[in-house]
Amino acid sequence: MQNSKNHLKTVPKSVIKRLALYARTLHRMELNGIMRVSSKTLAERLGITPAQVRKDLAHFGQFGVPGFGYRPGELREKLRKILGTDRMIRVAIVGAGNLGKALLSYVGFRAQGFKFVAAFDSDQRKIGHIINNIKIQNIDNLEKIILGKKVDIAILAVPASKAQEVTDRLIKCNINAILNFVPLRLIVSDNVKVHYVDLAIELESLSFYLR
Amino acid sequence: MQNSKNHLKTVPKSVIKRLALYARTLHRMELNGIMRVSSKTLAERLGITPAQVRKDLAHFGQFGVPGFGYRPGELREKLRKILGTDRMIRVAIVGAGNLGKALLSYVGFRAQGFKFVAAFDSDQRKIGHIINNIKIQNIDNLEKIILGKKVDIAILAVPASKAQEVTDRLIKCNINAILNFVPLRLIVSDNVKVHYVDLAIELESLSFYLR
DNA sequence: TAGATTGTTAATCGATTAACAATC
DNA sequence: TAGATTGTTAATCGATTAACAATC
Repeated sequence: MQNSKNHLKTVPKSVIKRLALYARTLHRMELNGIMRVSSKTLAERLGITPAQVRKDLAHFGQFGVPGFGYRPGELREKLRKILGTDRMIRVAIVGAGNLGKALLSYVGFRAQGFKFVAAFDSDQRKIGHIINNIKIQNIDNLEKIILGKKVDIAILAVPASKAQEVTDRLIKCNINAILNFVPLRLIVSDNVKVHYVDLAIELESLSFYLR
Repeated sequence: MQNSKNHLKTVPKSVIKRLALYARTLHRMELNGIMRVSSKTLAERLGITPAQVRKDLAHFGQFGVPGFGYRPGELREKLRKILGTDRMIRVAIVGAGNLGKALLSYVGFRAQGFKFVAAFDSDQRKIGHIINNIKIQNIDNLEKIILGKKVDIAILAVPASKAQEVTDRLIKCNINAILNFVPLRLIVSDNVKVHYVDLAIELESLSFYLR
C-alpha cells in the first residue's frame, strides 16, 4: 500500500494535485532554510485544513513524526517519488501556435523538472523555427520523432478540428498522458490519462461572479 | 430563486463550469441545426450523467419540456444570461511575457464573447508593442487606464514576485474577478473571486499516471 | 392516448473535517 | 516528563446518482 502504482485508480485526482502543491510549498520552505513544518502550517499556506494534509499523505504512507511534524526536504523528496517527478519528465508539444509557443518557453515547466524534447506543427511557416532550443518539426514526422525521443507526456494545442486525429496518433506512439488545451473532450481508452485545461471555460465561469 | 445573483454563495464552482460547458455544447448543436436535445444526449456528449445535467439546471429554474427535452438555442440563451456571458466581457491582462502574449491573441476568447481592452507590462522593451490590436502599456499607468476602460476581469500573468502587489492594485481599481496564472495563492478579500490556472501542477499531477 | 423526458426527492457515494489515542 | 503533533477512525458535509411522479 506504499507504492503509488497501486493507487492509480483509487487516489482522487484532487489529492494528487494537492500533493504537487505540497511539494512546491515544501520546496520554498526548504529554500528559506525551514527545517520543520506541521500539517497546520502547511495547510495555512495553502488555505486548507491540517486534517486534509494528513489525510492526503495517509494515502501513501507515514511521513511525519508525532509531536514534531515533517522535515520539508525529506517530505518533498518522498512526494516527488510518489508523483514521479523525481526524474526529468520528457514532454512533446503538438501545435506551435501562440499558445503552443508560449508553453514551449514557459519557465515554470523547466523549474519543475520538465523538459521539452519535441514540438510539432503542420504550418510550413512555423516548421524549422527554433523556440527555447526546440525545433518545430513537421507533424507528418510525429511518429518517427516521438518514438525516438522517449516522450512521457504530450501537450495538445492544435485546432479543434485536428485534436482527435492527433490524439489517436499520439496514442499509437505509446503516449498515455496528455495535457489537452483544446476545448473538446477527447475519446481515449482507459489506460490513457487526459487532463483538460479549458481557458475559455475558466473565463466564462468567472464572469458569473461579476457583481 | 431564478436569479443567478442570489446564488453567488450557494452554487458550487463545479456547477458553474458545467453550465459553461453546456452552453458551448448547445451552441455547437445549434450550428448543426439540432432543434431538440435531451439531458441524456447532452450528458453523453460531455461524459456525465443525465441526472447531473438536470440537477445543475435545477439550481436556476426550469428550462425543459417534460417528454420533449430542451431547445438548444433557447437553453443556451438562458445559460448565457445566468453566466453573464450574454454581453461582451471586458478583459485586461497584466504581464505580457510569452504566456500573456499568447492569451492576448487566443482566438478561443474572442469566440466566446470576451474582449481584451488593455494589456500591461513593466518591461520597456515590450511597452508600445501591439498584439491583437492591443497596445502594451506601462504598468505604472495601470490605475489610470483600467478605471477608464471598465474592465470586468483581469488576467494575471506576471512574475510571482509581483503577483500580490499587482493584485492589490487591481482590487483598488474595483476589479473583483481575476484569472490567475501565477503559481501562488493570492490574498484577497471575500468579495474578490480568483480562479487559478496552474500549468505546472497540471503537468506534475499527470506524471503521477505515467505507467 | 402512449411514450418520453422532465424536475425533484430520496439514496448513495465520496470527500472533508473533527476528534482523539498513540507517540515522539 | 509534559507538550505537541501525528496517523487514523468516526462524524459530517456535500455532491452525484437513482428513482419516479408529473406532464407534455
